[in-house]
Amino acid sequence: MKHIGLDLNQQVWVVQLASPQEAKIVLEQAIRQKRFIQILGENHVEYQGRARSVLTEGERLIILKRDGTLLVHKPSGVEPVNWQPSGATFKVAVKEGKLVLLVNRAKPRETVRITFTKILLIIASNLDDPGEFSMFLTEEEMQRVLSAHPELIENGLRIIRRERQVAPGFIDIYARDSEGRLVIVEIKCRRASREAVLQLQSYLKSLQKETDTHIRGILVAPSLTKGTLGLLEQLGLEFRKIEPQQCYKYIHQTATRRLTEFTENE
Amino acid sequence: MKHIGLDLNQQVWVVQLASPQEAKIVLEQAIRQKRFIQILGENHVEYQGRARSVLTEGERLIILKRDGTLLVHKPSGVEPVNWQPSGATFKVAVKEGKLVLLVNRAKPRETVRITFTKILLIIASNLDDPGEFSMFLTEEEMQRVLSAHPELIENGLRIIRRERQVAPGFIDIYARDSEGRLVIVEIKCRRASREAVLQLQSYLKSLQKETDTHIRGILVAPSLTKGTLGLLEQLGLEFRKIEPQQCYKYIHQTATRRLTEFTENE
DNA sequence: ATATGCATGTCGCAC
DNA sequence: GTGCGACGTGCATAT
Repeated sequence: MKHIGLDLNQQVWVVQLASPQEAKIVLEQAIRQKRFIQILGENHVEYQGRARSVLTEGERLIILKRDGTLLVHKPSGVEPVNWQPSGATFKVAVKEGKLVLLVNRAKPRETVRITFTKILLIIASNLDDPGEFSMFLTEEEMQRVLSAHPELIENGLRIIRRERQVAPGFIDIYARDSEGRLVIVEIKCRRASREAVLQLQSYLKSLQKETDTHIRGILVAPSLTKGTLGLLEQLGLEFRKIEPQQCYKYIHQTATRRLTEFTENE
Repeated sequence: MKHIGLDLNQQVWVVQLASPQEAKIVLEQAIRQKRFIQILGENHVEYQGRARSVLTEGERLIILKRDGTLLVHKPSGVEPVNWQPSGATFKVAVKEGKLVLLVNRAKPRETVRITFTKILLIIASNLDDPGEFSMFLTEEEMQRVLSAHPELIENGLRIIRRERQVAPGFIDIYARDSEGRLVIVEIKCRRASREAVLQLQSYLKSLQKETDTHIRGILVAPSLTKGTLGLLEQLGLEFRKIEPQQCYKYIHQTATRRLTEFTENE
């Protein structure tokens, strides 16, 4: 084992080419200390829980987070090949001369077992992340803007309420048009598909049954997939093209300074 | 810079406490060689593309994969706080004395910028992963089993075809019952919600319009969410409770030996 | 706790 | 390339 690279405050451990026994000791200590652990090595992975899977030998990066998150990352692909969401427990063992990592979760009952045939590198650090994350231009954001500025959808539209619950789910916007007719609006911040139409349709029907009057249904989206406009018309629904960009200028400008700088630079 | 821990074949580079300039050289080389790169450090992240986001200073793990995948992982949570799917391009720069990582994607046009205020550790390895991944007990698996053994759904059921396309999407199973009536089956391998019912309903209607005869609709699932059975009955559809476990014994037993061992051990 | 719908979803597959 | 649906989806939110 080459136990190398301890930094000034022992904040980062770097252990190279450990034997299974040595790795076990290091990992158990790191898990106890709730460190952020990375293991580079050759392994095979079995999973059983909501489904079952087998991954045969290969070199991957294993990540154990202090909240009980497991990630198994292949050399390519944005999604982990195996994982466990936060709250899992980690156990380390040496079986038949091999390092075995057992990850268990209670609800639903799930297990991931990782058996190492080679341990290239172990890193255990104390990551401190007080950073704050903010997102803009999501569907929620678009809803808020369009609720505040219904004229973007149609002149004379008056909001009755946002997010009204009906039997099959939620209506994004519930309003009355300039002629006093009820209007429900389904908002998508990206290209909308037939699925969105079915959603709007089922909301509309449910509400129609309740109120027993004609109701207009409007799908708001930047664009539609191929057959979707046809389906809309067939069902007597309407389409209003709105780009997320059109909403952007109405978003409350808190904490967006850096984002603006970023945009100017790129 | 402590350039340490090169293994025998220089398969793994470990660089600790690099200056921004040193880090730039190492990373550019590693990117050119399409290595699997991990960077531990303090940084802030801006994203602009389908949405926009800002993440203020904190310590995180950055992963650059050789297929152009970016991951930014906080010390907790299974999901990356920022990311880019495969196909992005990586650029490294030093701006105002800080290491800056620029990740660009063409379609949709997106950019992630990571600015490092501290670089704790850089690791660049040549992961070789020839492993094969197999999953069991998915919805597809369940479909295959139930197509091969329709008697699990109902006695006398004869499959006409699997995955028949109709206007709103795909029908999982299209069959005729013992009395010669048409039957369409929608299969869910988990608890089914109203959405599944709406799906089945829209398929059924579309097919009914086409054939102009009565058609039975059956929803197969291990269980239903609360109001779902009521909705089913209201629409004249049927429910058949089938557990994924019931299908398991019919799954073709290739490459499942290790999985079986695993199950026996846990 | 359960149900419901969004997501920078990602991914695979059919057309 | 686009459309469409599954996913061990994860996740927040509302009941």
